[in-house]
Amino acid sequence: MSRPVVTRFAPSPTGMLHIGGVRTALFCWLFAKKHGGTFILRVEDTDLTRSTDDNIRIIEEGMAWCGLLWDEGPVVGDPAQWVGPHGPYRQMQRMDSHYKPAIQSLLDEGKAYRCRCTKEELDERRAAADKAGKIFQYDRRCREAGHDDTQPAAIRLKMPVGPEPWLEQGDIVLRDLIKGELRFPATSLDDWIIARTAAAGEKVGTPTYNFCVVVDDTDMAVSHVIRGDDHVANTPKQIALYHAMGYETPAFAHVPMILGKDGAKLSKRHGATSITEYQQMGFLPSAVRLALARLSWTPKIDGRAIDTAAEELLTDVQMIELFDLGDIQKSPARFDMDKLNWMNQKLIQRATWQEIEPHFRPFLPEAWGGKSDDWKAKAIQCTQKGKSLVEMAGFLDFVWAAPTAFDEAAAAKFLTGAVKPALADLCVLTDYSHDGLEAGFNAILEAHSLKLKDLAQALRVALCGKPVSPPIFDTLMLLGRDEVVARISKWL
RNA sequence: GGGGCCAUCGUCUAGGGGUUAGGACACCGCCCUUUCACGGCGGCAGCACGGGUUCAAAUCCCGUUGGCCCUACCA
Repeated sequence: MSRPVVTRFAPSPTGMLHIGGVRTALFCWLFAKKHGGTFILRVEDTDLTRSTDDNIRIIEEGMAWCGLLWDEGPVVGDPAQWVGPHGPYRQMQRMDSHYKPAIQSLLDEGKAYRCRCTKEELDERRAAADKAGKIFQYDRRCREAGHDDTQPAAIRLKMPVGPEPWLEQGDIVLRDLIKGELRFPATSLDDWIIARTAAAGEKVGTPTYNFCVVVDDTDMAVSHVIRGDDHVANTPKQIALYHAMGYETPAFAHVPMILGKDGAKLSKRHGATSITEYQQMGFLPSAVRLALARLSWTPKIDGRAIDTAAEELLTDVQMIELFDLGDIQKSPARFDMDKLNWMNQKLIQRATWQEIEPHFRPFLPEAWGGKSDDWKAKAIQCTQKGKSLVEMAGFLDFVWAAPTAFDEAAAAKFLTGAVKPALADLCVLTDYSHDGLEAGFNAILEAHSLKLKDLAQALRVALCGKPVSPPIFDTLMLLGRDEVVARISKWL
C-alpha cells in the first residue's frame, strides 16, 4: 500500500480517440497528479489488422491537445523513441523482450500448457453447447496432456480448480475502488488463452490482451489500474494471472461507461465521439476536461458535494485537489452536450485573452496574425459571450471582409433618410477611442435629434450587412476609421 | 441463454430510516439593455413498479421491470 502511485492509460490505436477513453485517461491523470504519482501512456497495438501509426498519432495528439500529458510513454510521432524507464511503451515492441519470456517461464513452471484444440473445433463445441442450452466452457482436455512444442498449439493458463490461498471461499475477489467488492466463483472461469497458436516455425504465438496487460502493468509498476467498466469481467482472469506469475496485484478502479442521450452506449450516431471533433467544434480543452470529469464524478468540498453554479466551474488545480475515486458514480452516465456548452461558455468568459488566443487562432483567417495585441485583446473581449470558439470567430466575420449582401428588411427599417445625414457626419470623426467616439456620437445625435439606438442599428447594417454586431463603438474600433468611412460611403 | 453491474426532475447529481427531497444544465417567464448576447431574479419538473421490515422507507430486505457491460486464438 506504500507503493508510489502509478496510473496508466492504455488505448488501442484502432480508430479515433473516443471521449470515453479521454475521460478514463483524465481520471488516471487526476489521480496521479493528486498523489504526486506517475501517469503512463501505453499503446496496445497488438491487433495488427486494425492498429496503425496514424491512429497512434491521433491518440497522442488528442491527449496532448486535451492537456493530458504523460510522464512516461511514447514520443509523439516517433515510433523509435520513448520517455521513461519501462519502455518501450508500444506493445508490439515488447513482444520478444517481455511477453515471450514470461510465457515460457509459465510453461516451464507448469502453470500454463499447450492446447491443440483448434479454433474450429472450439467453435463447433461452443455451437453444440449453445444448441443444447448449455453453458460452454473449455473442458481443459489438453491441460494434463503434456503436449510438447512439436505441433501448433495455443497456450492456456491453468486456472484454479481447487483451493488456493488467494481465493476466498472459492471466489476470486475484486475489491474495486469504485464498485466495491465483486466476487467471481473460480469455477466459472475456464483456462483462458494467453498466447495464440504460433505461426509455423515459432514455438510461442502472439500473446493476448489480458496477458500483456498484466505483464505490462507489473513491469511498469502500475499501482492503480483505472479503466473502463467493460473490463470488469476480465479482471478475475487477470488476478489469477498475477498470482500465477507471483506478482503483487494492483488496486483496481472501474469507471462507468458514457452513454448517449438515449441511454445506449455512446456512438457515432449520437454525434461527435472523437476528441478531435470536439476540438474542431471550438471547445476549450479545459472545458472538455471539466465536462468529462464531472460526468460520474461529484467532487466533495469538506465532505459536502458542490452545490452552486460557481462551484461547478472547477479549475484543474481544484479538480486535482478534490479528486477521489470514491466519489465516482457506479452507474453509467449520459453525455450532456448542453452542459459542455455551458461550461465552455463560462470558461471562455473567465479566461484572459492571452489564454484564449492560441486556441482561437486556428478558427481565424491569416489576417488575425497581423493584428496588434491591443486589437486582439479588444476583438476577443467582444466575442467572449460566445459558447464556442467557432461562434466567437463568427462574431468577427464582419472584420475580414465588407458585407456582400445586406439584410433588406433591416436596411429598410434602419437606414432611413433621417439617419443618413448623421452617417455622413460620422465620417468626419477621427478620434476612435471609446471616449472620443462617445463624444462624437453625442454631438451628432443631438444635432440630428436621434437616439443612439437609431444610429447604432443603421451603422450595423451599413457596416456589417445585418443589425447584429459587437457593441457599436467596439465595432468601429475593430474596423478602423478608413474601413468605416469606406463602408458607410456606399450608403450616402 | 448465462454471469456481473446499475436504477432520485428531460440530463448530471446531493441526500442513505422522520427533509417543504437540495443543487447544476436545459426549458419557460420577468428585469436590464445601443443590436445579438451576457447578466440578475423567479418558475416548471423527480425518488421505475410491487411486496415486505418499521411508529416512520427515496433511504433497509425480497421480487419484477428496465438499462449497460461481459460471455473470442478482439482489445
